Amino acid sequence: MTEALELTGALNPRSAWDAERCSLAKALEVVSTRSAFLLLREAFYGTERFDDFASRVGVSDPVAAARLKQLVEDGLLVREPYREPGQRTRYAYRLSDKGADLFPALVALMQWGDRWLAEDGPPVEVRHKRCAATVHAELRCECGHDVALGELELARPGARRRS
Amino acid sequence: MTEALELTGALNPRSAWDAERCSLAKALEVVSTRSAFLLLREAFYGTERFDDFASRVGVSDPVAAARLKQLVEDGLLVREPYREPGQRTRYAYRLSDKGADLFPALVALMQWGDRWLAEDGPPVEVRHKRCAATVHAELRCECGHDVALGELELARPGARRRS
DNA sequence: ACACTGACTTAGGACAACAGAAGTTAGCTA
DNA sequence: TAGCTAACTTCTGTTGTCCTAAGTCAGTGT
Repeated sequence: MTEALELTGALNPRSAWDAERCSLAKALEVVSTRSAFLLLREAFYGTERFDDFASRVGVSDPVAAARLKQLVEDGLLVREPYREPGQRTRYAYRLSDKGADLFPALVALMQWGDRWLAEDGPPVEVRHKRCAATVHAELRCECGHDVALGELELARPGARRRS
Repeated sequence: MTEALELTGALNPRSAWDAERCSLAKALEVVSTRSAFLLLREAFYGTERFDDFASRVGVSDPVAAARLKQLVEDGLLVREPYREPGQRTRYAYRLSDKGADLFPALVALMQWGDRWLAEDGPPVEVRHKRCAATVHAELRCECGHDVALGELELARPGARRRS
């Protein structure tokens, strides 16, 4: 029972504008499927080869092939040939910068699952290498404040607030 | 072309464990559909009534009904009766604490869309009420460090690092 | 009593996302 | 040259996500 965001300026009331250009909607066009999310998770875990993706995510070959292909098309993964001695050329799927930049979103979702859905506590934990402290996805403003949900407002970019 | 997380302890190598209990997978069971995400976005924008959800998200009535019902079942939204004078009793859908706690994940996804998918720049901006500075989803460790992607490791909870 | 409206539900059908099983192909190794 | 294997592709079928169009139903308001 939390209150909603405060809509400011031209965004208030909600009925006065539409969300056609919504970036969330655009992001979901790229990664709205379960398999896409999970394949990305695997990529963050360091998986690179086709068979490993399919078996570790627990998805069938055709789905793995289709999703990986699309993630490459969308620029989240890069398909790179590599060669181990005595082996033939294979292909590795690696995160591009665009794909890697999705990590905060993955962590946020994963930790929401930890908090609300995992009975036995989190199965794995993301930590900071240097200090070994656990890492969380948090909302923070550019001045450095931690921001709670009640302290947020939605604005049209560039629009200044009438104080 | 970023490197992956470093897997530590029992989590290394990746082939030594499975991700059956993965919290990300559990979270996706609840909100993997486009419509679920977008309805939650609307709830954060303050939308409460059925028709408004359907029209603002741009989804048909049956889909709105099915998704809203499921989000209530899963405990992300609460369906509350309310009554305006001279009107009959209606129902409002409001975020529960569990639902509201998904906000960082939504913001992270939205901002990824802003950065990589929106040609004309972000259509809306989340700001801190007090200082009007823009708000971002960031990874931070409990000691307060900002954490870049290369500085992360994955551990089994409770497991101490051999330094 | 009747129309009206907001909040749904039902029916019918398209299409996307999956599974499982069985090919196919390229290039190494024997 | 034949076999082996990783990386796919093809086939078939199910379930899930969406659409449009048309109903239902409960309270107001006239």
